[in-house]
Amino acid sequence: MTDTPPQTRIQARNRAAILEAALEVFAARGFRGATLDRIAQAAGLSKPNLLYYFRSKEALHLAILQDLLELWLAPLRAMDPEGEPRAQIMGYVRKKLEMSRDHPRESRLFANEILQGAPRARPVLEGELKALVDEKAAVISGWSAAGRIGPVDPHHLIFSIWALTQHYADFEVQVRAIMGDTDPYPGAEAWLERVFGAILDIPHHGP
Amino acid sequence: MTDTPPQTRIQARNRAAILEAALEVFAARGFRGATLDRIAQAAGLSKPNLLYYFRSKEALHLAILQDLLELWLAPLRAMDPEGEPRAQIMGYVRKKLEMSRDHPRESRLFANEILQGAPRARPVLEGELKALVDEKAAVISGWSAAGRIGPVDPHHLIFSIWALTQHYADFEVQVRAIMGDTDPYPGAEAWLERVFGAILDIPHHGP
Amino acid sequence: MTDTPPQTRIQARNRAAILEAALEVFAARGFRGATLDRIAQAAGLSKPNLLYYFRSKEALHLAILQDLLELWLAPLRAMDPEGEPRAQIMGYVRKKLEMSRDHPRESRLFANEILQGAPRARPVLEGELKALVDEKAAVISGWSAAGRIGPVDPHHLIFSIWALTQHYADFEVQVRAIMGDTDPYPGAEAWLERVFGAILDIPHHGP
Amino acid sequence: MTDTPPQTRIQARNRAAILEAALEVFAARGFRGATLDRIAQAAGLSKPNLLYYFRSKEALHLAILQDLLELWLAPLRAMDPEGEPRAQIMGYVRKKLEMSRDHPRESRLFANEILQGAPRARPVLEGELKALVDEKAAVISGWSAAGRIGPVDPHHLIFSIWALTQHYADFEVQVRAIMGDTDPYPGAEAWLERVFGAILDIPHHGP
DNA sequence: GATGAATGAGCCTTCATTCAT
DNA sequence: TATGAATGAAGGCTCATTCAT
Repeated sequence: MTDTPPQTRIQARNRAAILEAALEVFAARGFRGATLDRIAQAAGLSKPNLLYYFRSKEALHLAILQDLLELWLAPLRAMDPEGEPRAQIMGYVRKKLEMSRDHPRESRLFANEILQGAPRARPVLEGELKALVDEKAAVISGWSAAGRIGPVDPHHLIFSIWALTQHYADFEVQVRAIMGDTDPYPGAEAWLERVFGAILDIPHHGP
Repeated sequence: MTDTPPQTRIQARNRAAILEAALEVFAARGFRGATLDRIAQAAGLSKPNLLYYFRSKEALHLAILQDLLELWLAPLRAMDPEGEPRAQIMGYVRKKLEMSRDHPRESRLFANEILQGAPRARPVLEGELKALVDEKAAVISGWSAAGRIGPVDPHHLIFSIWALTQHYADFEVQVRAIMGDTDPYPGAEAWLERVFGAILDIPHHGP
Repeated sequence: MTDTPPQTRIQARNRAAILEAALEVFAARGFRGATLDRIAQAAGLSKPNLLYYFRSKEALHLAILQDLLELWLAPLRAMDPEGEPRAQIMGYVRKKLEMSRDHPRESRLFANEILQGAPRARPVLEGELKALVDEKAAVISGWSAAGRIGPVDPHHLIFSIWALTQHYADFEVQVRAIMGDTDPYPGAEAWLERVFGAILDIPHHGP
Repeated sequence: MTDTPPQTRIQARNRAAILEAALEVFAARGFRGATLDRIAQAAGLSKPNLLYYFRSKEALHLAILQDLLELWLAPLRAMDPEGEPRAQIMGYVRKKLEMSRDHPRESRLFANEILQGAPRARPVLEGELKALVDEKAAVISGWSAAGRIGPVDPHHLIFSIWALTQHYADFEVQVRAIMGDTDPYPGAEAWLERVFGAILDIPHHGP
């Protein structure tokens, strides 16, 4: 995804260390709150050496964002128009929840970007993302029209999936503050199963 | 909410102007991304004068956060244990969605705070907020146990309400990128009605 | 000439101190070789305080350059089409030589700018300066055609005045290296009198 | 001129490429404005490889300067005390003007050095150059005293030759700004012929 | 109340130079 | 010879905060 592919061992190792460190720091503090000093230190490099690998703070952030967007869109891309509707949607929900659990920093970095008006990601949002969402929304509409799932607004359905799953990563501090030491994810998984089960249910009429 | 009550007309007006300006800037750029210069300019004051009203950037942010938390918790507080369960919950959902529409900056400021680990709000989260949520969760549990609403996990239900409603404010840029010029709120309201309707439904058994 | 006129006493004093210090440093070391640190120190201010008066190194350089260009063009502007040709031209030569003696730093700052391709002054050169030179060249041509001075190429005549007078400021180190402790200016004045006397002389034919 | 004579073909080629690139960059941007990066790139070498040929930026600049000074002094050295005075001087003028036309970068590099106080060239100026100038000035004085040319101040005469010829290289941007697309050199040559003709003329007394 | 002036600390970035290979 | 990797030092600039009035 990044344009300059690592070539030597050292390059590969350092680039990876930087990306990892930068993800950590950008996610926790936002673009402005992050300092190259802190990222360099976390990566075990000097600041100028970090800039030897990435031209600027901006470029580093962009590199992460691009990798991230690929990761982010993949599960929605994987939704199969030929598959069983309920399974496809529930699979997407489950995958997104897993990503919140396993990649919370990516989720928060993305949330930070959007929250601040998507100064860097906007083109992708209005381009690739919109196209992909429209495409999948059409698929869902088809399923709904065919009576294979209940009547849904496909766009809002997708927003709901995003909101409900990412919430556990983005608002983790709040979730933990309320749930104490309990791991929220098992409960969340069951709950979302229940929620989307209810949403997708085909309404039946009284006897 | 803030400790130093305004005294003169001018003071009141200036404090209000500062809070308004700061809300705008903090919400749009995060704590670190906001500068006192920009806030002062937006408020029509000089920087030192701004600091006459609020001792520090930190103090200003805190003042906003405190006002905000009151506003934020009010609708949940208003949920009446004696009321009709479905109406109470749906009312809360509706109120929260209104707040996203009418106070998106507050929502984003709050999201920023949580996203960055709630460095300033954590005490409130673990204190007042947790207590309030636990209290209301107990109420909801009671309703559920009494069969007046379907079986729900009350904590996750509350998280879901937050996630689904705040999403329209916090991820507004993304929502707009996908929905184009369409105002998302009318659709969102209908959709959430549908979603929480399905969730709260009391499952009925076949004939 | 500079856009933000000083208002208070302190501002006036500090702006003047900065311009003076910057002239010194820019002239001696060029734009890139000059550091804000050094200028600030020479002006008796802290670096951020210097930047309180001038937004950037660039802006400071520009302010000096603009003042300077006014100073630079004035003597040529003063050449009077109605005056006695020889007196007008010799007066210009004398004035320019005085300026080299009394404002060598300005001369060197200007030379630096031109030498590096006039990245900042080019518009003025191609605009005001060219217009002024063309205007005065026409006047000189008129004098020459009228037989009031010898035949001259007016543009090259003007270049020669610039070259011969500014040389004593711009190449001062070289002049001093060769002339030792002797002040070059008295000799220069006499010499230029002699040179331009010869140039402007109306050629006469043998008896 | 440089102390380490090239040995292999590759070495010779690389040294030449570096000197050529460095001349270009130093002349255009001054010592401080030039970067080894840019020079290395222009020479088609890596930066460390460049530093293999020249120990430091300083050393590289010095090497160029030394080569340059040789080139610079040669025409004056060539002025023949036994030759015909007028032809010798006019020849020198013509040669210097040719050098401005054919080696403007060398001229500008030298001008930069002098302008900044000759931090590196001063010894040469005060040593070789002064000696050479004094020697030739004596010759000219002799010619003048012998009535073979008009009365001249030999030092200022030499300064004038330098100033008038180098001006077309050093202030090229300004000359071009004023003369537009016209090539200034043909005119300059005729003009300088005229100027020095007038200067060297032996004054004659009225009938 | 209000503001012009000032600054210490910090940030991103550049650059000549060195090291290891 | 040549280069990828690394860095100390410095430079321009920003910003929250303080001081004096």
